[in-house]
Amino acid sequence: MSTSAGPRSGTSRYHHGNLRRTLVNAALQLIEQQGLDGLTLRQAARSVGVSHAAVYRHFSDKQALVRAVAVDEMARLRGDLQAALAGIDDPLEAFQAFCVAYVLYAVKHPARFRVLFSAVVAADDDALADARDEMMGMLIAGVEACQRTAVFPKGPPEGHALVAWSLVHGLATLLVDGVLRRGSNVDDPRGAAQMVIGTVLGAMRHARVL
Amino acid sequence: MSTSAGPRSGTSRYHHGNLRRTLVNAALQLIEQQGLDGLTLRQAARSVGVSHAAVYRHFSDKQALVRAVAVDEMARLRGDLQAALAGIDDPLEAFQAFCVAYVLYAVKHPARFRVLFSAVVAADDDALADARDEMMGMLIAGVEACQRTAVFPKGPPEGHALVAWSLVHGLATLLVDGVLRRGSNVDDPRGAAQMVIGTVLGAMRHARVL
DNA sequence: TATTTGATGTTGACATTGGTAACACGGGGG
DNA sequence: CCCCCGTGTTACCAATGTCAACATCAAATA
Repeated sequence: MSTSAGPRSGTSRYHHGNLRRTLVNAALQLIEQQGLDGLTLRQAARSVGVSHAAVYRHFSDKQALVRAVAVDEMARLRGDLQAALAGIDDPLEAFQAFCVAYVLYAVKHPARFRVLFSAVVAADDDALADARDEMMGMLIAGVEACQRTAVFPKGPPEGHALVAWSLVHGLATLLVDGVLRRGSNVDDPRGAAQMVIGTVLGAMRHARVL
Repeated sequence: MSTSAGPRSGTSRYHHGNLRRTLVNAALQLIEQQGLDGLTLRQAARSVGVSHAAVYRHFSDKQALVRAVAVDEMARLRGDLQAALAGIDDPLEAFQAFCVAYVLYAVKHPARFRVLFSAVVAADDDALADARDEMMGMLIAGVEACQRTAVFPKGPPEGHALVAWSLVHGLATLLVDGVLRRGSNVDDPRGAAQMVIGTVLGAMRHARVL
């Protein structure tokens, strides 16, 4: 898993082949093991058998490495979310499954989830901003589908999408950061997610107008 | 503001008097200026005119310092939230004001808000856990008030409280972490908060049953 | 009053980190 | 064939968290 597909993964070659990709993977693994703050450029370099300064041939900064990890990871989250929609016809059910998947992803991969929204990453990275906008787009599409079948009140879909995102992102964050202590929320995140999302979605379906 | 109430704030005394308190304040200020990751034990010590190792007479760790800051700050947030409720009689309006105040606090003091829920702080700090439980208590009380006046569906108030907390915490986090780019959400956080909370609260009021 | 003692602060050291500069390798285009 | 430049290496720097040994002071005690 260390040297995956370099040109000739034989004994020590001076030039690594695809250090960048390898470093991103290694960094992700280290972040999962030790948390984002525990990540060290030097350790990442060491773990792929390379000098620490080599990192700077591919990333201008430690931040740049983390951002690359985040971009990668965002794609994986998107995959999870899209997979959650597969085979569900009813728009409302699909929307709910989407939301639950978001929370479950966060709970299953806390460190990865943190990377996605870390302050280190908040800066103006276009690729990341695009990836986020794309997620917002998925949400909006889901809302529009629900509006088309008239279970959702009319109005700008962006608003409802923001509501949904806030809700699931908040629950995910609270769970991941260990804020919730009492009750079985932490023991059964899927149940908590279904309850929270179901409450709001149910309320909105029965609402007369915005 | 530096030496606030020490015994005789005259010229350099060997013993500071109340270094702990002073350090916590200084750390908070540094965090606000440079972010949580930018905080440095040595800089904090320097900024209060004390040797770097002196910190360890009052805090076992850098984490311990940050946790102390978080405990302090949590009290301030609670103050803000309680102030938001002052003079509002209608339970639903009060609840909404409470929620909006939560989001506005986060937007006004992003660094402080981050400290409260930072991973560094997530560990098992009893004081912090108690403070958080107390906030959950405020939410539950608000929900119960709304249920008493029959605008909220019946059921365990903890569930509705979790919904509300997730919603506002999520919106606050998305805003603070700069995830929202498009639209005027970021320009007008109060409006966004009112819209998001109003949507959910309105929907729940019109909902027939849970 | 003189002395001891424990809390608090200081200096100095160490390993580790992010980052830079100067040098080394080595494959692909003249 | 040789040079070039992308990539990797070693050497170095300032800064940081943390620890150990020492210094200072205030208050209890004899």
